[in-house]
Amino acid sequence: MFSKSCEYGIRAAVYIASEAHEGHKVGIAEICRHIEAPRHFTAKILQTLSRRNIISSQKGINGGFYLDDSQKKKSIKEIVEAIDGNGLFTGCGLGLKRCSETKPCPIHKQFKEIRRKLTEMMEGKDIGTLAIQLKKGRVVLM
Amino acid sequence: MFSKSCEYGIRAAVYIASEAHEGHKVGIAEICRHIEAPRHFTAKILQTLSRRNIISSQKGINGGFYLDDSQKKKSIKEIVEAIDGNGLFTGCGLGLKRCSETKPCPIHKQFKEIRRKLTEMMEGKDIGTLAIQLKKGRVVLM
DNA sequence: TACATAAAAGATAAAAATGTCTTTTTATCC
DNA sequence: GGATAAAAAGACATTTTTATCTTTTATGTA
Repeated sequence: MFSKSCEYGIRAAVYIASEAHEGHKVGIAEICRHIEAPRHFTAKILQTLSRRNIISSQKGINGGFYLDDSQKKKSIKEIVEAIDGNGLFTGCGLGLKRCSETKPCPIHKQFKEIRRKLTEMMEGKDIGTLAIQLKKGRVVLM
Repeated sequence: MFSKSCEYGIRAAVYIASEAHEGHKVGIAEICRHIEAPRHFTAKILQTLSRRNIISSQKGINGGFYLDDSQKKKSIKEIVEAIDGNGLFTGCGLGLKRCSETKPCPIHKQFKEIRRKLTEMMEGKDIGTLAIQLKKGRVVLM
């Protein structure tokens, strides 16, 4: 369903939100240890999320990644869109260029409904809430 | 959502079912013209579907692809499984190796629900019915 | 200022997905 | 049996995704 990049991106963002804040940042090595993701590849993904203002980063001593309060309110849909674009939420299920309401593909209607639910689910999950569940031990990242 | 292989596979199967039967088979060139798909790549996909008994093929003069009655009853879920396996219907949404009910990933519950609906939708769509809708002009493949 | 640290950026590389071309096999017709 | 047509199979090429390694830039601290 999601690309590896999105999987790592979401897992990393939730881990960072659960462990870091303005005054205490976490480094890429620690992040990748806790989410079982490849270090350099994940670093690139976090660069993207940082550029898109979904997470924050700081270079130098005591630097690392963290999320501020407004970033913790962002949904995982925003992560997916930042990394892979909105194709998952908009394109035709069978890849037709000219699929539309009047000339629909064979799975148009039902696929649209599923996509709506997927979008809803992704929009309803904000990073901060997932991070809290992680700290409580209700969910895991590996 | 689906791979290109699955998109082409589903489109091709529906087209074949709509135009061919035991006594009148359609060739790969005609198929690809009508679904706007790359010829040789699609040919490979159809080989797979044929081996998996989802479509039928015949070599030689007047040969080509077709579906028998039992094959027309197969669902598009079977096409996806034949081509890409069942990862889309079973794996963890965030790619965790050890995601489970007791140790779930942060989107486990909702993702499971979406996957259930997707599975249901795919199981409910049989190739023959979609082919009929195509013949009636209610749906398109390009 | 010099040094240490950590992310950012750039260069490569490996693997997988997608796409194309050629040859082989098989079935049918004459 | 020979010619022909069409899928099957194999080889190769391209693109995208995933992954790794190295160099650069920014930042805090002594």
